[in-house]
Amino acid sequence: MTATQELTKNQSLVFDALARADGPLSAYTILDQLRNDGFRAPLQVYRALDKLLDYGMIHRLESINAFVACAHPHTHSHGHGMIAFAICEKCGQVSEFSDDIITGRVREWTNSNGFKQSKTTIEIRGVCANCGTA
Amino acid sequence: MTATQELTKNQSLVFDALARADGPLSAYTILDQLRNDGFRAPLQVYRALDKLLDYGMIHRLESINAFVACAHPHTHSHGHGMIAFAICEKCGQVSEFSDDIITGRVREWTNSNGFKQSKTTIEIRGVCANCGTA
DNA sequence: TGACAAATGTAATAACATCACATATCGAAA
DNA sequence: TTTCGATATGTGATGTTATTACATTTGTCA
Repeated sequence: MTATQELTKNQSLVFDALARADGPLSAYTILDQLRNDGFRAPLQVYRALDKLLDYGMIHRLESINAFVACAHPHTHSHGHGMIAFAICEKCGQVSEFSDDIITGRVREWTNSNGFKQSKTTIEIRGVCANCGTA
Repeated sequence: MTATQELTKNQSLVFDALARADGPLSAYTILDQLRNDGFRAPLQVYRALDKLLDYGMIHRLESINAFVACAHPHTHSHGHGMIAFAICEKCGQVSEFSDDIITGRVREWTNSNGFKQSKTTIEIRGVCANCGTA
């Protein structure tokens, strides 16, 4: 994995499905979308998702059991900045941002408590600006 | 709901199970523990969990589909400070903390983006001090 | 070419959560 | 005190999400 990742057929299909979508998709929704491409079983989706997560090309939203294509593919390929997600419960849109101060505060806590963090989830549930005014 | 919440029988049973436990429990683990108390179906557990979440007496850990009794029952009954959880993937122990700066940064983002947040999840996965040195 | 690693196909099963409907319990208003 | 509504409960079926197990194929490279 260097600049762009060479993807296998299944990985490409799954990634494209997520990239096409205007919001997060569940694994089973992806499966249904890919039936015509030969997908028959959940594992085909989950295996591709695992790799895409490894490569940092997609994110998993823990609070809604769904997956999104990464919004800023270049930006945070470099660093260990944590990514926060704001998830609209009306329209499903997800906004992605990262904040060095939050990242720093979390790291301060983990350092002073001897906790080795591997992955950190920050998910804000609520209603986005569009849906709030409507 | 004032100082302490008056709980129904099922709610008490579920809460006690979580309070007894030394770590997070899944809904189905709770169900199994309460078979002798007359529990027969998942819904009995989920309904109690929903109420206890309402009352702020327990938390749901989204990243592991499990529930814990609130560690600081008095502390954050007051405010809207977000709570972060550090979850050890070796021993399952969960540490709970809140940080005003993180809370503030999140609120800054939501305010400047017109996002009305309802619930925010911060979960740090990793290895705790005890398990890391062992 | 032979051999190993990675990817794939498929069925079955496990784990997590909700729906639909019937019944019971309790408090407040008529 | 009766009646009504809100809340809680019991139970079976079903829906949704994720993994296990095992067989097969494909790609890489010595």
